[in-house]
Amino acid sequence: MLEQYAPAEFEAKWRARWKEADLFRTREEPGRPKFYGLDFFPYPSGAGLSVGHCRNYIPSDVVCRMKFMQGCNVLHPMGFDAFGLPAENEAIKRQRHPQPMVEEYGATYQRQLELIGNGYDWSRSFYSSDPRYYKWTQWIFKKLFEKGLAYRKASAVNWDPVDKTVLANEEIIGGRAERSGALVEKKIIPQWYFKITDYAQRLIDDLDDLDWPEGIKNQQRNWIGRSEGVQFRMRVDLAAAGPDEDGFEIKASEPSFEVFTTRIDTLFGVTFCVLAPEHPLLARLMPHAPAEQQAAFQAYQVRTAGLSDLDRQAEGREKTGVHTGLYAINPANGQRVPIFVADYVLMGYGTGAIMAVPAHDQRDFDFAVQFGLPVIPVFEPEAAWLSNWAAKRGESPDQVLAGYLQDPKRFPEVFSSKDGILINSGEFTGLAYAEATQQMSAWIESNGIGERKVQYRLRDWLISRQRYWGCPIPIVHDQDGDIEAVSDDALPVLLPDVESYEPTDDGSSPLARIDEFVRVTTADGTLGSRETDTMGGFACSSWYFFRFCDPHNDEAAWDPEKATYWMPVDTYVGGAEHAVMHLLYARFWTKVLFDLGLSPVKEPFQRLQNQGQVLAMTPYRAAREGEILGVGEDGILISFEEAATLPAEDLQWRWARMSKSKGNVVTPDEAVEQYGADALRIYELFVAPFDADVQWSNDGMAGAVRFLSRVFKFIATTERFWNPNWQSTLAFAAPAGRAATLRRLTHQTIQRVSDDVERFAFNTAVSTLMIYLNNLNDALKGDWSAPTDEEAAAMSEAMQSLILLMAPLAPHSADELWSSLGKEGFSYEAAWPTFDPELAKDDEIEIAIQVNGKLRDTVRLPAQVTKEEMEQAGRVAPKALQHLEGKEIVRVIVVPGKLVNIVVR
RNA sequence: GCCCGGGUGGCGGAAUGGUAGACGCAGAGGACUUAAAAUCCUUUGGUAGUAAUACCGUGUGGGUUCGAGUCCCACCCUGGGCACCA
Repeated sequence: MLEQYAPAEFEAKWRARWKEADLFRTREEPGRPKFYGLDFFPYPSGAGLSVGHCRNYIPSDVVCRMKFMQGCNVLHPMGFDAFGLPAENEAIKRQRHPQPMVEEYGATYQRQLELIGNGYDWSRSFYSSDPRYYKWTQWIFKKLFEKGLAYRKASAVNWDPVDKTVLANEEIIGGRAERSGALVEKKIIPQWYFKITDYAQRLIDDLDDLDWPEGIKNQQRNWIGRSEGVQFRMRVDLAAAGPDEDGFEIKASEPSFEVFTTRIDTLFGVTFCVLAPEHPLLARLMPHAPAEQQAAFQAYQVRTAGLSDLDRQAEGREKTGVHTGLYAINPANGQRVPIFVADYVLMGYGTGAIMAVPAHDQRDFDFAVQFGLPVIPVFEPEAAWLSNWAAKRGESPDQVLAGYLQDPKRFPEVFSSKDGILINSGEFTGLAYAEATQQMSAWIESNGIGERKVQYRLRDWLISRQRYWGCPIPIVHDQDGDIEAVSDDALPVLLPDVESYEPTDDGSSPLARIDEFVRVTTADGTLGSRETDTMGGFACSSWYFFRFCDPHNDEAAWDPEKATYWMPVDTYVGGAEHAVMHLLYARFWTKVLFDLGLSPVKEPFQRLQNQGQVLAMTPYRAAREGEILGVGEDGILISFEEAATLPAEDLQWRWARMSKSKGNVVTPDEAVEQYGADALRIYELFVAPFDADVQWSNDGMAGAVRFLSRVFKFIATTERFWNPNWQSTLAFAAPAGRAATLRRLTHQTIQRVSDDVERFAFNTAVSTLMIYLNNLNDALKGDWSAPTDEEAAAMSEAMQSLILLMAPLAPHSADELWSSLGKEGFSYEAAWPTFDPELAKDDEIEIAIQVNGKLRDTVRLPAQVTKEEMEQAGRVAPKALQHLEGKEIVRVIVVPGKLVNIVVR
């Protein structure tokens, strides 16, 4: 047998045997619990996998392998998110058709995933761009359409001028497209949306029961952005606009607008109102404004319409706006307040209009200062705010308060805290925040002015894309402009096979140029035209986890019985960068499908784990004169070739995420070639906690090789003790002596490793195995020339346990060792070791003896020692005794099994 | 600005309020070797001391506790998310 880890000798052999035995085909045997372990749906990039990608694939494989050995039916599938911009852009670049291209890339992924020893059921694999798959994507789209959850609307959308398509809000970061980095422009195009906002509350509520990282749940909550407040009507006082020819008419029509506020308690502090420049009421209102203001407004509207989101944000602090010359009535006190138009109010949120309380809202305050508007405090600032200003101004808090009440504009950071009591608020003066909010909301409601309302930041999900490579939207437009869904028996609407599919600049889809595709007859036989937008890639990845339950079904998207069996995904593993988009969309679709009776679960992913990234040393250099660094950059990325030519002092080596563009990628092929697949697995599992970033190092890989070699060596040296029937030998023997020690080690290790893998604590699982091996080697140091049957059996138990506990982590090595002991079949098919708590128990424990909380001594005592015995041992422990000398013992704290703390004075 | 994470030896990292630094990497010394590599053994937080040992140590400053890396308060640094969201 092998005496060290020599991967070249055996790893490929075992992979071939697994494949031949179809070892990882999903089993659905009755009487076994199910386990569905899933990785995020990958787009197969042309660069193939890096060892960075393996950081999630390896651990999820480990969990699935252990679950199988523990007796579960395991579903561990892999498929490819093949539709979408990355594939299409790559295909355009390579002048290829995307379908064969993604299949080629997918095959590379499969080869690499097999190379690192992962056990997927490839018989269930699919590409989301396969008509047999996207037929059902279209079918689900229709379900949404029929429920009124998919609709078409013309609106200003985010246009990416590089990728030449629209983007969802989630795909934009700081005014730039997440993918292309292009500055996002505004364009008005009719678009398809999914009404995810209908599900906002449920998407928040159901997070509570999910076993997800809190950070991700929080990001989702923030993105949905629930806020509670009051929405009420503000009347426009047109009479005040001055004499008007048809003033009488207007008076009768009583125009008004709605505002939303989360701070109804500050209603008495309203000194002006602001409408968004796009507010529809302005068209009706402005004709009644003085001519001068009308002109100013029009100029302002033109100016703001031309601004991109980024411009609007980059403008930053400076508030802009115009007075309409019109006034509204504050319902609380009947006061007339001026109406402004300003772009700091967004049409897309709430009602597009606000009541402005400059005393207690920083934005309103800034605006009020800019435009010389009054500021009326309605909340008396509390001590902290006052003393902060007192310190700054060198005044007493009382002086600050007096000064503030007299002239709040002297204090440019507003008091926005909710701690304090109301002032200047009529009958509500003197109330605290909670009561004021309660009473004033009730007052608004009882007077029919408005009502309490919940507002969400979440917008509807923009699904259409003006690109070729996506799932066609199964809709037909008839000549009257009405829309109807394509009938089920006409699905799938096939993506036409074309030569040229490059995107257009005008916002129309490339499909619109293909007459054979567009021209179609509607249900009633008249001429119609197909919808030419395709769905964004996130549609395809919002249901693939259902398809894996029943991937080859031609009659239905999935058999409900199979979905009921496998769903939900028990453990879902992928990167935190999808915290909002994919995970939110998939949850939304699942809820819709649940409401339709098509999904057995409300939530698709019970447990979510995010892996850390793998970083590699990457060369940078300082920017030279004339070179401009991008936002957030402080060096210029250079190639490894260029780095070799530069003197050391010009180079900056930094840890950066492995990516093809940085040229710092280590491929699994290289790693496996040089160190072996199991070494790669052990290294990635051991090097850091699963969710932490990892700095790639060859030294670490060498360490993994060393560990595996020591395992081989251990099995080689203990081979002579091997008793395949160790279980029957041990069955009736009361453990004693060295056998008892060995068995205790073994059973403690089984417990820890099982627990660690379950907890995704793979680093400590590996560490536990290393400790186990060290302890076993220590145990071998005695005289083993003539072991008893029991000792040999205990050693055999240790050997078998070591191999099987290692099996999910280092499966090739486990199988090589397993067969070297004469075992048939695969370690994967052996039962996961279970531990006996009795055998795992220590018979002697180490007790810490502290004096005043400081460790002074340790003593070894029998495990079943009483508290009294522990205290006594502590009082006489020699090293502790020195610290008790001449002191009075006040108290003794005994923690059973742990420590004795003697408190002295 | 707001919301989440995270700050522990030379490095990656362990540690249900109970012996800080497990395990590994790197370093030092030794064995084997003609030599080296590989392997094995010993050792390694800091300061003082021949040593026993003592003191100091988990970003900073306070606090709670018999006892704090762990809990509370304030702050600093750092990574991520959101950001004129009324």
